[in-house]
Amino acid sequence: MYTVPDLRAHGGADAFLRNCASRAVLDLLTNKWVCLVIGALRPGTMRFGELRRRLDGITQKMLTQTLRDLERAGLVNRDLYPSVPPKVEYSLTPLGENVGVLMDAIRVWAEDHIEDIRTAQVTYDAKATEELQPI
Amino acid sequence: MYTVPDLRAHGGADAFLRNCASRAVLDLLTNKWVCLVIGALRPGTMRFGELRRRLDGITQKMLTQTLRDLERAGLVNRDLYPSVPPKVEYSLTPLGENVGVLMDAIRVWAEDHIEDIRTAQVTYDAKATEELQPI
DNA sequence: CAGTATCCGTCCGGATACTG
DNA sequence: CAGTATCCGGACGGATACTG
Repeated sequence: MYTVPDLRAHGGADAFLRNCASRAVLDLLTNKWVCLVIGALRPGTMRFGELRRRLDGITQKMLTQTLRDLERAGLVNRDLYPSVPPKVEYSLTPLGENVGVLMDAIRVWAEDHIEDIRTAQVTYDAKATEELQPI
Repeated sequence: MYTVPDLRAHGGADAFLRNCASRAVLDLLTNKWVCLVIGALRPGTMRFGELRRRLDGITQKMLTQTLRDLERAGLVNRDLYPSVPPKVEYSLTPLGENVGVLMDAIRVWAEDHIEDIRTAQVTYDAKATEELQPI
């Protein structure tokens, strides 16, 4: 029989519960663009245009939205230099650097296990197909 | 000036590129339910119904879909016991246990930093409001 | 018990146009 | 340069009904 592990080990928060605030934090973090933006900012400060070019495939809207969410959550700093043309620099806060270690680990894991995943998927799809046509 | 770090350090994969296969893997992993399902399975094998009850708020459809995706990617085992009523047990594969360490870290981080995030968000929202009404 | 099938509203995310 | 505003299709995800 399954028993729930000790949830109070770190403050009583439990992301498995739908109304726990940690579920919302998890929602924020488990996002492709969030992972990549934070990963891009780990080496250092970047401007908006630099981020847009680095995050291949992201639209202006999604980059703006992601950066706002991260700024609001206190993971990213936004520094505006009111020059003409305007210059905006983004960087990680200490909290952002903290979670950045985890975001990087996820991204690197994905990069390192492409073949494992692809092989498994091909095998799975082949089995599904052969079940439909047993010769 | 920003320079791209050495991408070839682990096989040439780069999730920042839109067509890199690792981007698809990242897409699979950066998902709330994926994180929670893998986290729930780390302590050991669980049945479908047990998972549904543990992952508060998940629907049958999303649980099935998530489990299929993970099974197809080779992260989860599905063991069917053709009894009546049927019994299906889910567990992590070695690959699943491997990424499970990272998924758990993300979830625990979320649980541990609720207050930091909430404080930052309240502060951000307060500033946005005062800018609209400078008295 | 562990699904599959279907319907349907929401909102994610892309494309485009415009601005300080 | 770094946004904002708007439109829109399609996927995501929930609710419900049915099944081996």
